[in-house]
Amino acid sequence: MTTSGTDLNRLRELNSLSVVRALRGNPPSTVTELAARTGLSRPSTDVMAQGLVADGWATVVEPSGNSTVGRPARRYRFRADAGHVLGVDVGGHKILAIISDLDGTVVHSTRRAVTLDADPTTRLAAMDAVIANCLRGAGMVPDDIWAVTVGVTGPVDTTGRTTLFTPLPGWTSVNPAKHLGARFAAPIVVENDCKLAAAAERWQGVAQDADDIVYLLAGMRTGAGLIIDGTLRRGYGGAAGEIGALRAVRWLDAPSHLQNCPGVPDSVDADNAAAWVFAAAREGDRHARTAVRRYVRDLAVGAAALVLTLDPQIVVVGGGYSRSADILLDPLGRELERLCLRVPEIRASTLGDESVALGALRLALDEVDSRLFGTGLSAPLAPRRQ
Amino acid sequence: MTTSGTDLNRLRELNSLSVVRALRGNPPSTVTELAARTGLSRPSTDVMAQGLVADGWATVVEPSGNSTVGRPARRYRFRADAGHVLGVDVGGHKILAIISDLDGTVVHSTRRAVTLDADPTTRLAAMDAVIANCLRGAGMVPDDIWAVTVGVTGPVDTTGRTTLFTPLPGWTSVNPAKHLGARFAAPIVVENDCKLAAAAERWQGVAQDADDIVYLLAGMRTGAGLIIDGTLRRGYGGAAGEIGALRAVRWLDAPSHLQNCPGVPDSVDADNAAAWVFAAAREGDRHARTAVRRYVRDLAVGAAALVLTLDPQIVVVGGGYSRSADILLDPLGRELERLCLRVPEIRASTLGDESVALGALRLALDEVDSRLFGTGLSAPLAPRRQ
DNA sequence: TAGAATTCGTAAAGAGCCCAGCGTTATTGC
DNA sequence: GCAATAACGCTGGGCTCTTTACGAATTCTA
Repeated sequence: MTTSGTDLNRLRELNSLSVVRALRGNPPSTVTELAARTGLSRPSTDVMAQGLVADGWATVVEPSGNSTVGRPARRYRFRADAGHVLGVDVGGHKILAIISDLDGTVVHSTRRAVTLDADPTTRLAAMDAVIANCLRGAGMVPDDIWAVTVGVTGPVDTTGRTTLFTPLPGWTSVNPAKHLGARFAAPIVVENDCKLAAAAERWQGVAQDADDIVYLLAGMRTGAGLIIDGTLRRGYGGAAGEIGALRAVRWLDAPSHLQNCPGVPDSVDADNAAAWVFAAAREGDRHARTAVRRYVRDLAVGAAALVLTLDPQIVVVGGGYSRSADILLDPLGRELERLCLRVPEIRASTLGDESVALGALRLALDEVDSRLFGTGLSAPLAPRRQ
Repeated sequence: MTTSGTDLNRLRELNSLSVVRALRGNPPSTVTELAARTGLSRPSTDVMAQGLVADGWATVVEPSGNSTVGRPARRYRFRADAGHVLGVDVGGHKILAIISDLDGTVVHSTRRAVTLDADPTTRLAAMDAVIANCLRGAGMVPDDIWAVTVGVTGPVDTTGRTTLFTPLPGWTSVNPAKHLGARFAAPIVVENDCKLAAAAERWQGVAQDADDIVYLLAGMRTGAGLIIDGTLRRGYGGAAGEIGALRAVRWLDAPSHLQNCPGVPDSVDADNAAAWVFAAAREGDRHARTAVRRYVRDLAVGAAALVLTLDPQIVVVGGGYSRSADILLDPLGRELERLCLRVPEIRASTLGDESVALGALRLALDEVDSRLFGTGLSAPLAPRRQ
């Protein structure tokens, strides 16, 4: 254990990164503003900022017209477009790729429908096509991408595969990271979709103010993702949050209460049955209300286990059914009230079906950040694996 | 958000703390050794070490006889006895206080039996007496103590009370921190006993190599403590790990399988019934084996919920029944195999009934450390609350 | 329209810290 | 007693940050 001793070079590096932090996520800033944010003196801050410009991390914005009294200040802007990251959601029914810059601003996104029963080769080919289209749409080549994260269904083990379980046929033997490794030199991370959705909710969704979050995927599949102390938790084997595997927690069959609800017209296909049931329940339909009640009861058992285990600040309900949060949240709260010691606040996701891909972006950005703030920053260049 | 800018003072402080880290937990070290550990140059390291001696954090050990070739080196030793911390376990049947130095070396410990149904006043008086005796035995006064942690049964809320639930009669209205605040000026933390036991296992017990740990209290009460990513998790409201509150998890009644096992002789009192049953089960007694099987089955349901939620590396079984781990662990493993996706390693605690008090010590030491490494170190002085 | 006020940019001086290097000192081995 | 070894202690050099001061650019005000 080498207890990192710090010399002057490192000090300068730390302060440079400090200026980067003060620059990022803010509008173009004057040296005085940066100095206030970093706590450094104005001359030092200016030296750092000029160094960042020289390295390509920042640009100078010359004073504009709208000025107050005094000499107009030069402004520095973080070059969020110095690098980009790619987030991919390989779902059962769709594949969605999003490219963003280093600020997380979306540059381009591409999606494509796939069938749930598509074989792995087809699905991988579709993924490749979506990624290629997204790159083309953003006017980029693979080497412009600094980090890639792929969201898949099922728990992801340390090798990046879903060997334990996944609803996608034949997918357990697929290694998406290895597959993409042929095209991308950047680091590639594969992660479970529920976990990514949880990360997205904390980043841009309804849980930005919380550090302890249970995310519930309520849709044709049921799952969970956990954020504890502000960090996405994978578990030792990547299987954290898989409470649905407990037979007493009937998450596997929970959606069938909605899918098989009596009274659904033949004209409504399987994908829309749940939506029809929620609508009917709103109208007061007896069967629909019973189906919703049973669904919520099953959902709540697993949710209660998660809540009792972690005692989170917030439970976020996402997934396809969260569009009907208006008739889901109250009964869910009542069930948790019955089952738990302390009931956390329950909120409905608003990110829609992009949450997994957004979470993938967030993880890719985290990867970039950890390299930046870990090893120090030279000129902006796409990092390479190993 | 002030992005901490770093100036030279802070640099020196960081390096000084770096030397402290290199000094602590090691035998008296030469400057060359410290320089290697910290990565600093030898002259700088020496300056830091002499500064620590001047402040009272370290002492010089003059060269002894057993030397190798070359000029014998002066050695610096961390003054672990510069301060002390106090850990208290206020249990149902006993109260145990331990005082240790800053290295965690136990200086003195005192214990005293109490009855489960003792009223709060009696229990608090017993606690005061045990603490007073422990201080006297260590030759100290309250102001010598730098931090106090008290372990209690039941989930501890943010005010340091067990308002939600506790098996100790009348204890929900007690505020141990406030009570001790009259005597101690140092920071006082109150924490749940299972959580403290978990911390102890990672510190000095069987889980020193793991960062993700589920601790199971298996005894006359059943409970759990969680360590995730190396940190004890309290949950937003301090109720993490309270999976036993789920009625489907029959932790409350699980021990009764053992207590009420048919065939226990009248000569065996309630406290020893379980031990008798375990012994009988080892001998092959039919009723006893059934009782153990039922107990393990109930224990496993809650354990499985925790394991599926967190996917830990290790499950540690502690509490009074862990003395019979030889016939508990295998069936528990089989049950988890049946219920879980991935079964973690299961180990039996070896810390005995001191685990809660040891965990309390660990938390108190953490408190001291966070002040030390957070605010920087001046002369060693007992910190005061606020 | 000219000067005051304000704020920014930049240079120089000052202080602190770390490191490399070198001579000195204390011990062992021959 | 002398070489070899390893630690001690001092000095100079280089780097970084801060403070201070002064010139520059713009707005405000009389």
